[in-house]
Amino acid sequence: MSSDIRVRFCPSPTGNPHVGMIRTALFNWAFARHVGGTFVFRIEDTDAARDSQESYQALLDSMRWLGLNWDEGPEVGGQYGPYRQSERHDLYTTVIDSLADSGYTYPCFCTTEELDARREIAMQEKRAPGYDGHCRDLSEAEREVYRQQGRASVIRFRMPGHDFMWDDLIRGEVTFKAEHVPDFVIVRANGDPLYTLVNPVDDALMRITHVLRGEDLLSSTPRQLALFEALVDIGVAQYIPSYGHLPYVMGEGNKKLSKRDPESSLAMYREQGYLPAALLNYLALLGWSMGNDQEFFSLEDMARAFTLERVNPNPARFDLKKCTAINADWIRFIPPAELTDLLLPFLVRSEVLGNQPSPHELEILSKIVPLIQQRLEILSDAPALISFMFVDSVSIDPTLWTQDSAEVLERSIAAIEQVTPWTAEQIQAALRESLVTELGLKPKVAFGPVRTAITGSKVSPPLFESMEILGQQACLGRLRAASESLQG
RNA sequence: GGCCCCGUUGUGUAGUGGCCUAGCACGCCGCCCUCUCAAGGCGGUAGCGCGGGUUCGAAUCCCGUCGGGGCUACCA
Repeated sequence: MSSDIRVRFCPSPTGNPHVGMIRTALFNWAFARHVGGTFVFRIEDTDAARDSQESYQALLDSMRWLGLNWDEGPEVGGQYGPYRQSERHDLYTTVIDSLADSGYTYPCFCTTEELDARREIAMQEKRAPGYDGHCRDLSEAEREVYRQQGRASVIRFRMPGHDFMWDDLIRGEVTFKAEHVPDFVIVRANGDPLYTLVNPVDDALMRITHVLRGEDLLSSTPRQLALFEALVDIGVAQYIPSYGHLPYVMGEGNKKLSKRDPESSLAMYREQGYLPAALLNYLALLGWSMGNDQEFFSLEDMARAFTLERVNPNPARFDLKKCTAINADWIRFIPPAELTDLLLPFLVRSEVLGNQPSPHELEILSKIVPLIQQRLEILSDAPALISFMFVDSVSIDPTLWTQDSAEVLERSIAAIEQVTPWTAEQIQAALRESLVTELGLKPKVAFGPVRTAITGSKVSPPLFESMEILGQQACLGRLRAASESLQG
């Protein structure tokens, strides 16, 4: 399936990528893939004061990690490039000039202070607080006077005076009255174009057909529609795209998830060991559903099923618990061998394994992973769970010992010395015989001290399987060491 | 203040006039299973913001109201 539909994801590289932004990228991606359209990735770096190269790199890196591949954009190219706005200045200059030539813009000499003062008065008098059109109809002579005064000027767009209505892809008809959308600035006093200009201009130039973005941009849509009318008139745009506004992703309380919120940081999820598939799966559920009660699905499944009709307009709260639950589902779902590979960096980072694990260590790892697969919620849970497999001896908190421990340990040593072959079944049988049958302890009580001696913890992967992997001598060593420490 | 958006259990959702004594998932609680912890199985908890209409019939349509949020920049 292929179509002429073109969508774009156009973040500005400020700070760290956050999940709300990724949700927007995901929906655009899924929409494009579903209809066989083109997914354009554009960088809106028009604000030199806030944009950074690190953030730009993080953006690309994140998109790749998540598997949200783009058809046109940075490092990929495409016929409408360049795809970083900082490299498109000449294009904007041309458009700005021709907009001015056609009377769509005018210079505004008002200072920030003047603007603020007039806005305040307007608010007090309960009038609309937006720009009052002070410089809108200045004569050339009047402008010259301002220039003589050494006043700098911004360029404002002259709104056409009619109401704006569009059929929002997600919310249906939305209308703004003309008087509520004042003339707006499109070029700074220093000559830099603003988002209000470059976003529609690039959408026009890149032939974008569908704009899917956050609800925070909803109120800027009438301005962009107005600009688009002008762009069509001067031949820069060929058509006006459809707009759809995605619901907010909310954080704690009733505010939208902000960059300051730790839960919003994509990097955090990666570091903690959330799988891209799981994170995307969860994010997809924030405002969209398959409609058939299926909540566990892959990116490909989503692309196949994604339609705008199923996007919910109301804000969704980010629920870390559910996100984590889905991650746990994904960890259980992937093949153990794949999980082993994913776990490796986490084990190295926590120094459970060295930078170059030995073949023996890797073999142990591949055996223990199936035992912990259903016990992990996030990948970073693994080191604490299996570090006991990779040490010579475990250190034990003395408070973990119980009244029965000394006797249990002594009997365990005797029982285990006899075990052949060294398999989980035989180990269990021997210990059960000695501790449960002969000593009359409840299994839970009987095996506790053994678990503590072997793993150094009261919670561990299945004990007998772990002992099998660890080996008979190692187990005996640990049991004896624990037993001795209890004598002393 | 003005404008705009949104409103189903704690959270995310299904629901587009009768199939809804409102389904699913996460969470929470209990039970079962069990060598710990998980996983799994079973059961439970809790919701259509409110008020009017329209209709034989409303979570679903209309009006009002209340509540929440966003925007109101020479940020995006």
